[in-house]
Amino acid sequence: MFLYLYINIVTMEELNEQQKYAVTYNGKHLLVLAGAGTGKTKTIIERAKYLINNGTLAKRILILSFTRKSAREIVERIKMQTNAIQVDGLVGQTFHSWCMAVIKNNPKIFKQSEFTILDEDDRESCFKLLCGKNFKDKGGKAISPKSILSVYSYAMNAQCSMSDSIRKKIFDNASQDDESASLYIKTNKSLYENIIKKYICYKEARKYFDYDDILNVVSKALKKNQEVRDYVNSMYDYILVDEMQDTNPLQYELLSSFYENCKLFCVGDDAQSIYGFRGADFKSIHKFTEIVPNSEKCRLVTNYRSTQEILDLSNWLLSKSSLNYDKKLVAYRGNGVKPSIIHWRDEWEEANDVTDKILKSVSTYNYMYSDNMVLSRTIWGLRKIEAACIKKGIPYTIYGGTGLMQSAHIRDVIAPMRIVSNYQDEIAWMRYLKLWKGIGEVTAARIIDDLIMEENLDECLYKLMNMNLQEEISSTLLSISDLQYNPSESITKALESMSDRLNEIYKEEWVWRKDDFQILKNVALSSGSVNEFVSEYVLDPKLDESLKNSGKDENHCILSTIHSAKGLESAFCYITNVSTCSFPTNRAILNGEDAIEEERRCLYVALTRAKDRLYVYRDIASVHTSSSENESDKFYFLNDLSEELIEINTINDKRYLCDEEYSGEQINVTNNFNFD
DNA sequence: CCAGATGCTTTTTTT
DNA sequence: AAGCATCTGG
Repeated sequence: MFLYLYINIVTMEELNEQQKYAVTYNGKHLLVLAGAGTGKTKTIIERAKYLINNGTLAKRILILSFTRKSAREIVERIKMQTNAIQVDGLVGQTFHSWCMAVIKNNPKIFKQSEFTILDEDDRESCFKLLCGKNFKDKGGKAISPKSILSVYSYAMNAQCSMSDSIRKKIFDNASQDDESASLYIKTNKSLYENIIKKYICYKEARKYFDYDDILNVVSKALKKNQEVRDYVNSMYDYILVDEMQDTNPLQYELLSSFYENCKLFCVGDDAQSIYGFRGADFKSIHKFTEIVPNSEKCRLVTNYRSTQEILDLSNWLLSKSSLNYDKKLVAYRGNGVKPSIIHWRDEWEEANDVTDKILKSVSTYNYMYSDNMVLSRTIWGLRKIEAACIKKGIPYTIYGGTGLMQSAHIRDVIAPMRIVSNYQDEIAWMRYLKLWKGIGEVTAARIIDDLIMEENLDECLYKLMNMNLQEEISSTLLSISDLQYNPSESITKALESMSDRLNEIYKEEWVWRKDDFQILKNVALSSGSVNEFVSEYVLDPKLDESLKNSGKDENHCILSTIHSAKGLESAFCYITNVSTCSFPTNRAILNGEDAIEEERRCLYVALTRAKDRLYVYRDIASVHTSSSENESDKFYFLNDLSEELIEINTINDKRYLCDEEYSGEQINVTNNFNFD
C-alpha cells in the first residue's frame, strides 16, 4: 500500500538540497556525481530550465551525450515542460552528430564533404580485405582483422600509443614490465602499423570516413585552427554533458576547447562506467577537477528508485571492491523486501522460475507485464527466457543485440543503394554481388577490379550489363539509380527484383524478414535522395528507434542485456546466471583486475535497476567462499554474502520436474511477494 | 570456383 | 542471429 504513496512524492517537481545546489550552480564548470536512481536526468533537465528561465537563450545551450537516446530524451522532456518559444533552438546531440554538423557547416576547412560513412561491420570488412586470408604475426600466429581494428580504434579513442593499445587489446592489459608482451610489441608493432596505414590510405581513396574519423578530424581542427575554435566558442554559453562516465579521452579532448569560454555541467556515475572496452576510463571522472580548470564537483546520493534492501546489496557489492567508489546510496523510499538469490540446476529451470514469477506478479499481485525486467550479461543468455515467455504466452520485448539496421537482410538491400550513392564503395559492391547465385568471393573481386577503374556509375553499369550476368544484377542498380530522388520508391523497386533471390537465401525466415522493409520504406520517405538516405541512416538509424517506440507503450515485459538496460528501471527485476565463470566472465578473469572491476560495475548497474523486488539467479554450483581452492572462484562477486542482505532459495519445483503441461496452479515457491 | 550443409563460437555496445 | 571454417559435390 505505502508503495503507491511514494510514487506520488517522487513525481513532485521539488528538488532536494543537493540537486538544488547543482541546478543553481553559479561557478564555472561543475561535475555532478550522481548515483543510480538519484535523479540524474531530472537534474540536467532542471539545469537547462533554470538557465533558460534566467535569461539564457535556448540556442546558447548545447546538450551532449554519448547516445542518441539520452540526448533526445532530455530535449524532449525539457520541451514538454517549458514554453515552446523559450526552448526554440535548444539542441541535444551526440558527440558524433555534433561533430558532423561542425564539418558540414565549415566546408572550407573540412574538405571531405562527400563521403560514405563506414559503420563497424564495414570497417571490419575493410580490415579483412586489407589483411587478406591467413594474416599472421612474425611468430606465425594468426592475427584476426578484428583485433587489428580494435587496436586501431582503441588507440584513437583512448588517445594512446600503438604499443599501449596492443598491450591493452592483444595482451589483456599486461603490465609494462611483462617481457613477453614487450618483445611481441617490439617485433610486431610495424605489422600492425602497416595495415593501419594501408587502411588510412584505402579510406582516402574510396572516400570512406569512419566513426572515429568524425571526432578526430574535428578535434584536430579545434587544436590547430583558430578559425574553427572561434566558430565553436562563439556558439554556446553552456554545455550540458550526460553520461560523463562513458566519455573517452578523444571526447574529453573535444570538450577541452570549451574550457575557456563556456561553462560545462557534466553528470555521471563512475560506478556505472561499463564501456571501458571502447576507451572510456571511469577514473578520469575522479580526476575531473584536475583535468578541467576552475571546476568543482558535487554529489547526489538520495536514491528515489529502490528500497533500502536493494541498495544495501548494491552498496555491499561496491564496498567489496579494492577500488574506492565512495558510494553509499540511501533510499528515499525506506525499507521493503530483501532481495533473493535463487539457485538452479540448469538454465531451463531458471527460465521457468523467472517466467512463473512474472506470471504471478500479473495474476496475483496486479502488476503489469511491463513492471518486469529480465537482465542478462549476454544476449544469448536471454534466448532461453524468450523461449519460456513464448511457451507461457508472456508478451515480451528484447533490448540489446544487433539492431534492425545491422541485420543481414536490411544490409543486403542497403548495399545496392550505397553503390548508387558512391560507385567506388567496394565493400557495398562485394556484399551486393555475392548475393547472387554463381558469384562468390573470387568472382566478385574480379568484377569489382574491372568496375572500380571506371569514371562514374553509368560507366560501371554499362560494363556490368555487358558481362553476361543475370539480368537482375544490373537492373536492380539501374532502377535505384533512376529513382535517386525517391529513396522510398527505389527500395520498392530494388525489392521487386531482389526478392526472389532473397527468398532463396533466407528460406522460411523470409516470411518475417520481409516485413521489415515496410518500416525501411517509411523511414526513407523523409530523405530527399538515395545519397542522403544512406549517409543519414548510418549516423542515426531511426529504424531501430521507430521499432522500439512502437512497443514502448505496450504491456510487454522487458528482456535486456545489462548494457542496454542502463537508464531503465522496473518494479520486478530478475538477473540471470550470476554464476562463477559467467559473471565475471572467464575472459574477464583472464584479462585481470580492470576487466573484473568493469564486470562488477556491470552487475552494479543490474542490481540498481530494481525498484521493489530483486531476484538474483545462479547455478547451484556457484556456492562457495573466497577461500575456495579454485582460482576462478576467488573472483566471484557473491562470495561470503551474508544472509542479512539476501534471502537464499533453491528451486524445488515439482511441477517443472514431472509435468510439462503446467495447469496454472499457484505454488508459492519462494514466498516473497508479501509487501505488507 | 561455387553452393549448400554442418558444427562451432561468440563478452558487452555506441557512434 | 550470424559469421566462420570445413567438407562434399557439382
